[in-house]
Amino acid sequence: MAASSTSRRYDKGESKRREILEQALLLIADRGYTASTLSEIADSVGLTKAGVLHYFESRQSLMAAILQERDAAETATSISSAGDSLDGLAEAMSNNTRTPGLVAMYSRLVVDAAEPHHPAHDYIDDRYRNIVSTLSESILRRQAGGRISSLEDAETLARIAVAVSDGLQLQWSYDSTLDMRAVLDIALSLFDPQHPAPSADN
Amino acid sequence: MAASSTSRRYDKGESKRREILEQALLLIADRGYTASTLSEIADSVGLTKAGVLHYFESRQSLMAAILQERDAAETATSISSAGDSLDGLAEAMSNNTRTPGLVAMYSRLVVDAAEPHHPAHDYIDDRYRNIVSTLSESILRRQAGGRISSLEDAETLARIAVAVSDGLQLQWSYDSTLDMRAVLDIALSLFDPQHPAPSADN
DNA sequence: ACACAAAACCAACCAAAGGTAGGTTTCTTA
DNA sequence: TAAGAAACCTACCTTTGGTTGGTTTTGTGT
Repeated sequence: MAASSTSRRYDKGESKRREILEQALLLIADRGYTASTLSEIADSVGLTKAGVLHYFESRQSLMAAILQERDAAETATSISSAGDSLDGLAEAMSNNTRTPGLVAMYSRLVVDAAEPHHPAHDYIDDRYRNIVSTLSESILRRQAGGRISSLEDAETLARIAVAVSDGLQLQWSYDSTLDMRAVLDIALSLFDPQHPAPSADN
Repeated sequence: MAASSTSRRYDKGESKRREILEQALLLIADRGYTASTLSEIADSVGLTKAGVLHYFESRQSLMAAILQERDAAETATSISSAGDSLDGLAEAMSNNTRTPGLVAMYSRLVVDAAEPHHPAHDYIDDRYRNIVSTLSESILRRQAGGRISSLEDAETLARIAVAVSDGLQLQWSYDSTLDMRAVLDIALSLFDPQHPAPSADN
């Protein structure tokens, strides 16, 4: 019986694909998004451009795949699955601080993929929908428990939370001094007074 | 006596420069940021690439100049100068809804110019600083008047307001259904209960 | 063991786009 | 009206993403 993941792919290819994802992220984190050219990424894994494009339809697809991979890893490794999603958002913010390259890539991808024909458009669109709906549930739950005021629409609050999160990352890319986590915590506490106050470390 | 604006530029050039700025914005609004190539922009004003590059050092500089122009026009045409800057932020949001192309360009520029060597880096950096400081003053004033709680740092609140503003624009670019102005109003009312509730039209 | 299919991978090439070099035309003003 | 500067163009260069067609490698059924 074959290992057979997606059925049509050799083991070697599978691991190479992962290697590309991994190295590309390192490169981007190191040299930045625009500076990380296809050839460079290819070199870093001992392939040519064409070789990389055998695994990913386009550079943009590769970028999207990196994000997907990370999203998957994140949901799997507890974080947003373990605790409450609202807390998960703050937690993710802390992690982002440690991976500037990924944050830059994320921002970049969100902006690029806004154009409907972009290969990652649907993915980002879904991503937003998922995050907002997950966060909404979380907020709704707290509203039911009286922890959050029911005056405002849960989805609206969810969108605000996401917006603060994204917006802070933009500001942070101009001023790495900014403590995104702390500011986000304060923002969240605006509609959830019981939200854990910004802790020193973490 | 010569008209003499920046001294070394003919009248024809001056008006051509303005024409480029104007047409480029229209093109971007129409075809999107990436699709608006230098040659296309040049064509739209009856010039060649090189002709356009005579006025702007690079494509990115041109984009930055468009934003600058708009910023200048906005501050001049009252809006943020007339009323309170916090109200101005919400007001600007309403305007943005009517110029999707510009919003896309702004997001794009913010992300691109995050890299320190980008020609527009300093401009965007200053822009952020100005907005945050202006907003801070406004908030501080309201805190002094007891309208806003003094529990939180004014600058932090200002950063949150900006983040919500930027973040909503990103979400809006994936769902033009989203009423950015309304959501922003709600967000602002979270720390300023007296903030004008979202009005129907506007 | 062998053949065959599919995946893995590459060299060469292409096109788009930004940008440069150097020169020609047009405008202003002394 | 001459000279200098701005306005503007043609031709060219470079980088980069992406395609094409083919070769090598890997796995599998007989």
